[in-house]
Amino acid sequence: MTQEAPRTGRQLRWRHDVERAVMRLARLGSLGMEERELVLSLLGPIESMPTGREIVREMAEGSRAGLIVSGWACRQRLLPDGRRQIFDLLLPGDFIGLAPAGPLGETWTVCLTRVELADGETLRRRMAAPEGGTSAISAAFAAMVRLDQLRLLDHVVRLGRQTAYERAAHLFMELHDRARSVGLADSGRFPLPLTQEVLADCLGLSVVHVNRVLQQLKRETMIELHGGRARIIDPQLLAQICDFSPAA
Amino acid sequence: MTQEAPRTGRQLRWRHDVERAVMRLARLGSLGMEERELVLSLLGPIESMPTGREIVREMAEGSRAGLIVSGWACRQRLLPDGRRQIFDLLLPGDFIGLAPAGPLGETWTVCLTRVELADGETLRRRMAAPEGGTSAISAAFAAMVRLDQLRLLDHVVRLGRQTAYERAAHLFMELHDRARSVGLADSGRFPLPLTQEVLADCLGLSVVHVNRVLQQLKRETMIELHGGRARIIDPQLLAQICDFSPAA
DNA sequence: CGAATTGTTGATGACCCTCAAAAACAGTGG
DNA sequence: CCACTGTTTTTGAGGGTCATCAACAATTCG
Repeated sequence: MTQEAPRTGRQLRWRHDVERAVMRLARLGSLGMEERELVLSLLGPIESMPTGREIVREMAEGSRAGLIVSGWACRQRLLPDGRRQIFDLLLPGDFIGLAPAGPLGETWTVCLTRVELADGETLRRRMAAPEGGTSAISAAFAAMVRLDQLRLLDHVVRLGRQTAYERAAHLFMELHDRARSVGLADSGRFPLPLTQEVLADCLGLSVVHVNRVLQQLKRETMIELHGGRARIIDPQLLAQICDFSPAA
Repeated sequence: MTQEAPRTGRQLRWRHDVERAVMRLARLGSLGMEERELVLSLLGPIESMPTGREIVREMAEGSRAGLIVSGWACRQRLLPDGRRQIFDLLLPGDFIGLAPAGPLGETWTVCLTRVELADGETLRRRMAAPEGGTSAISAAFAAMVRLDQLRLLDHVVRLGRQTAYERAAHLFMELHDRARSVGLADSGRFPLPLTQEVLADCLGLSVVHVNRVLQQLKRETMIELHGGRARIIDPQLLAQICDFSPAA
């Protein structure tokens, strides 16, 4: 009883966020009402993880499936001399490990902030079972995996053929778009609790240069940044500057 | 009759290459003798495609599955201003479109040289069928798709966090490794019929700089280049210089 | 064998990195 | 509430890497 109480409390606290995440999934896979309910009911208790905690250990099976209810994480790789490259940022509403995602899904995955992770093991096992929960739900998760892979292609173009300025702009557009898809964005504003070092390791730039590029973006009134939140002043304009096109 | 003759002639001419490609597939998926034979028997006639011909058209269904018997191709994307980023190089022995490969498999795919492509439509349809040819063969193709995706991750690290010199070295190691896996490499030597422009668009560099980096690699006796062939003098050394680790 | 493509070289400067230090900020414990 | 500490952001200076432009040499190909 005394053990149940706090867990239930946490569950309730994040209820809206979980529901929004599932709404996004539902949109992606055209899920019906009862399928949404099924997903919700199969999500386990929420665990709170500190910055730096590994969600997926590289080359290991010890990874647990889950839903990021709050906080940010990333998939990354380290070079022997300490250089880091981030493959993908993960934000609230992103599911991890719920569909076979290939190598990307098995990369080292680390919390960039405190993360509230809803357990998705039950759900995953249900999906993986031969008959599969409903195939519509698996399809929805597969669609999410597709989006992850599509973003990775954009990432390659960004790193290989765009200038620092364009890269930053493009990443902001991407994150705005993703935040919007889980209802976290409001008229161009969205949460962005990332240090410039993280942005640097994502964009393949030095921290110092990221700082200067961000200042330029602000100076040219493309973006605003305050207290862990960002605002894109004119999404249409910025999109065409960096050749951003929203994911299907 | 007169139509059959030349096709059969071409078939025979490339027979060894096709068999080597299937051998590689067999190794990847631990295929048995009769499965190898099945794959071979399901491969269709060979079509000869000129440089620039599209094997997979972006955003279109008109793509045909196949096996590259000879010649090189690449998956790429263009920015509106003409900048090009290559996602992946495809060389003899690579299958295209034989397993669902996600977004990467649907990117624009173009011949970089004359390419002899063995038709794989029959094979693909057989794999896609509900009962699937043998599941071992599908598994083998799935393993190849995994390798493609793994390479994409390496590519991201290369572009984001390695110097021009390291990038070039790493790409050479990768291509050597891949050529070796289809029996095209011999004591560090392998075919490399690519222009420096292609290397540039792969590595996210300018043509001129690629030229200079290649010269440096030669000067430091890391590689040799002659008439469309490359040689890696000391693979072990080069591998550790660019942090290359061969794909599983 | 001529035309076109590709490779090579030099000169110049933009872009981005490194180093170093100061300023702003966030969290901690007194 | 405030000093204290560690992190993050910001600035400046200087230099290396890499891009661009332009011309020429070498190859390739029709």
